[in-house]
Amino acid sequence: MARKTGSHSDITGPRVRAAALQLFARDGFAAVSMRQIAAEVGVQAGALYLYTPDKQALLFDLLKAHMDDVLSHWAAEPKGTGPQAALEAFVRFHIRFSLTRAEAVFLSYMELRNLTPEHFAQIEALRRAYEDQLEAILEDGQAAGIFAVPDTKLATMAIIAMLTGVNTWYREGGRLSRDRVEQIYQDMVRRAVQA
Amino acid sequence: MARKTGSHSDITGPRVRAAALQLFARDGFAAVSMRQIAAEVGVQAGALYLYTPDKQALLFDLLKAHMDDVLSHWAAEPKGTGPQAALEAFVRFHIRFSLTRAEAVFLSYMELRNLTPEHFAQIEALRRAYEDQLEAILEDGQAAGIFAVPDTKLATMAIIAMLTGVNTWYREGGRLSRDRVEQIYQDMVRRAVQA
DNA sequence: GTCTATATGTTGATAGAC
DNA sequence: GTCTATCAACATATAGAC
Repeated sequence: MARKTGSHSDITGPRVRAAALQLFARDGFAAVSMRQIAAEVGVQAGALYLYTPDKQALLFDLLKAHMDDVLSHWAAEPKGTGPQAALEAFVRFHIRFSLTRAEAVFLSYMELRNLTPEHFAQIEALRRAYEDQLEAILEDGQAAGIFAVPDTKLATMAIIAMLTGVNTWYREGGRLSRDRVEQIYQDMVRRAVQA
Repeated sequence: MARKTGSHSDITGPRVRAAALQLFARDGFAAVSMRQIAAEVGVQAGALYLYTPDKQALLFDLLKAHMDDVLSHWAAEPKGTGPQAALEAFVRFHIRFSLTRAEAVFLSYMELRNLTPEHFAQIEALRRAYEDQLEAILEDGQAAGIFAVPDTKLATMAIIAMLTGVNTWYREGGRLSRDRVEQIYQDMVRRAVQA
């Protein structure tokens, strides 16, 4: 428990990850050097290896942390009653969460190919678990006769792609408020799936 | 006009671009070396510089050619009569074209950040021109009272993101035929925008 | 048109001093 | 916990032979 005098390990570790996230998201994993990350943190390149075994593990940690983050926040999100309310909650949650974690979201679908097969499989499983959350809502609504979708898996992919797309163009202080954007997407999604 | 004996310039150039497209799409621009491209073509690394001034120009050429390709094919696509038919044509075209050019499509939104600002501006303008094609259809339908979208620009981005998303999961010979996928997406898009 | 050889710089990662 | 110094491998791009 005792904190060693002069030690920064409890603070430098998170700073390394924060710098890596920012740089990987901006320039791409392969284009960022360990020296760049170190410079951003304010240490020498060699010191980074106190916090990560290698560059690949650094990427994996970021993606893993993000997926855990998404899943735990969605689990804690209030979902109202019934499939209609749950779908609305999902749309709102996905847009809001994606916009507040823009870098991590971007990284999570841009850098999957730079993961080792083992790491990729882990991230992919978490991603599927998240998709399953939406698909379950669509299936419930379908069973209740509220929704009418020809294929719930396909509708799931379509909706998530549509929502995540917001990240590519939305800018704070732009023409539309985040709340208005959520509202409009909610409307489009509802109309696309309702019976 | 005369073709020099022993010359391969008219065939090696396209092969260089084809190899670059494939490798860039698979591993990412920054992760692919000129040596890898050369090996794929069957020449030495130095020989590549007979066909491109540098690696960056090679990327730009691929993205530029793809955008020109999209725009000219869409221009030649039969669109039927009225906004409803035009929207259906767009959905079908975008999915079919994206699936048959999967590597180029993938590259076109993954590697924008590796373009110089000047090259980026050119590609961005072409991309916007394509988006404007869909937006014009939505505006026509809106004016005719056939569609009811709160914001045509936003609906444009939503639809394109949704359609392009097909590329991330569709596999030839999978559960659904390409034709069936086009049909389902057409249905979802129609319901999302119709009055 | 393609090769070999090379200049020049950068990379990820490690060893050992402090 | 961080630094300096370093290694071996790899990068892009060019020069000049054939």
